[in-house]
Amino acid sequence: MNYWLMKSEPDVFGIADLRAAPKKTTAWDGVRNYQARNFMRDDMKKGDLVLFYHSNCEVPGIYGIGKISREAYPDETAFQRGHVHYDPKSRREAPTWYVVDVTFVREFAQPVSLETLKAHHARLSEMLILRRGNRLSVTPISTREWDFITSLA
DNA sequence: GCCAACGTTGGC
DNA sequence: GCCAACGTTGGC
Repeated sequence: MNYWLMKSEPDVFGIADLRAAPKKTTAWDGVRNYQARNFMRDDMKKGDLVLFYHSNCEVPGIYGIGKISREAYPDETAFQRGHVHYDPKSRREAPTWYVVDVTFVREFAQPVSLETLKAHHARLSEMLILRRGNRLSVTPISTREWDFITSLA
C-alpha cells in the first residue's frame, strides 16, 4: 500500500465536500500535469491512503484523510467542449488525462497546517510539498512521513 | 492582490 | 532544440 498527498482548493472542493459527496466519493478530475497524472495513472492502487491538503486558503495544510476507491480511468471532463478542464488533445481513443476515485475516511479535528509541517522540517525535509516552489498537486508520501503527520493530527 | 516559481507553448 | 513569452499555482 502507498501513501499520497493530494491538493485541492477548499473553495472549489475541500474535505467537507468529500464528506458530503454521494457515497462520500469523488472522481479527482482536472489534473493537467503529466507528472501528477503519471502518479495517478501508474502508481495509485485501490486502498492507498491520501492526505487531503487545502491550498490557496487562509490556513493551508492537511485537513483529513481519503482513500483510493477506484484506480485510474479516463477524465471525462477533458472530452467536454466548453468545460473548464476541456482539453482537445485528449481523445476517447487515446485519453491524455485520468482520474481516480477518492473516498472520505476522516477529517482531522485539528488540521496539520503548513506552518506546523515547516516547523518539523528536520523530519519532513523530503516532503515535496515543502520544497520551494513545488506545485505538484499529487505527490507520494513515505510511510515515515505518513505516521508522523497523522500522529500530529 | 502581489509575485516568485514553475510548466507549457510556439517562433525560429 | 533553444528560449522568451505566457499562463498558472499557491503562499503570503
